[in-house]
Amino acid sequence: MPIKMQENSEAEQDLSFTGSDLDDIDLDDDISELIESDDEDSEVNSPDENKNQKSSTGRKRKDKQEEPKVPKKRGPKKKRMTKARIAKLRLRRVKANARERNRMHGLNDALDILRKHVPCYSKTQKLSKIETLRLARNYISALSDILESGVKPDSVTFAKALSKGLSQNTMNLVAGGLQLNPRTLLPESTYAKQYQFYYNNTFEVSKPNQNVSYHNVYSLPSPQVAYSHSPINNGVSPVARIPYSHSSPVSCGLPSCTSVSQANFGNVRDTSPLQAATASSSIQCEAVTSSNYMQYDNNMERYMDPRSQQTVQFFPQQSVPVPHDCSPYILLDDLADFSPDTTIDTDMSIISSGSSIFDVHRII
DNA sequence: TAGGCCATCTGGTCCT
DNA sequence: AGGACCAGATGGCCTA
Repeated sequence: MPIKMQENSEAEQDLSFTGSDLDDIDLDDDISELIESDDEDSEVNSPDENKNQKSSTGRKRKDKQEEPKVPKKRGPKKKRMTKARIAKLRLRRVKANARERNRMHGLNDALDILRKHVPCYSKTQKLSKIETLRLARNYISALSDILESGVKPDSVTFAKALSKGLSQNTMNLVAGGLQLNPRTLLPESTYAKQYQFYYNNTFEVSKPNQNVSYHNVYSLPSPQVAYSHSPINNGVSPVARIPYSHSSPVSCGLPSCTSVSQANFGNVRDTSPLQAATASSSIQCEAVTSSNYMQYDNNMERYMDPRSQQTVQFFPQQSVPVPHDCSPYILLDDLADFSPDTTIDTDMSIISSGSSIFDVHRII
């Protein structure tokens, strides 16, 4: 950690001080002036006393004379401030400053370590001290809750727990660390209805071909298919917005889907594979973080479960069980053009490949 | 430009 | 006496 030193002359003295030679110590100007007129052993006012005298006037002395007699002060008698003593005190002060610096550096080092142990650690954007402590407090509290309840919260709930009392900037960092949109951490009333609906109850897929009729591909049991521009790609590409539930994130309104049969993958589907999985209890009840995603292999009809590190094969004629972790899944036949690192971020029900919205043209 | 954050200095207090 | 700790003051840097 780079140590920024104060650029005044005193700091330079502190740095250059070796502790062995008193003669090298530059005394403060006002003290020096006082000492100049005195001999080595002559009495000199202490800085504090000097301060008082500077602000004192003859009137004050007169007041002092009028004051009733004050009993003698207890404690050790004040020592005379000789040049040697001032130098000694100055040396002590310089050493104390150095210790204080080291102490603060140690404290900062400990804070740096703490920063690495709380979520949303970033080398580029360092959390402030106070925000680090607050986030650590929230993190401990959130983990304690998980231990007590034995239930992993969904990512938004988790992020909200982490963000209690944090500044907006830190909340954004927390959201980014969990790959959430910062808007999800705002009070519901503060973000647009469309976003609220989007984040809680819809998933979106890009629609590269304007002629695609998504009605034929994704139709809901009680279909209400809306098309809009995605908030995440700034409306550049058209997006099919498929609301599947109006319920809260925790309880999905659609019937729980534990399997998706081949019948669902026909040209006309009641539910898309992804949607079916999304509509299951899975995504809404699952604690999902950025690391909790499914990696799809575009060469085979299978996916890799990142938790169990097991590859799951699809069999087209069979029902496809929902994975144990209830992550969403999709027929890989539909994803042939995906890059291997394609992920499904279940936090937001957003399907993404790299930085772009999920491409579904093989579905058509 | 105001406000937040930070490093540093400083004097006071407590403890060994 | 000296070290650890603390809080106030101060000035620099950065950002909205």
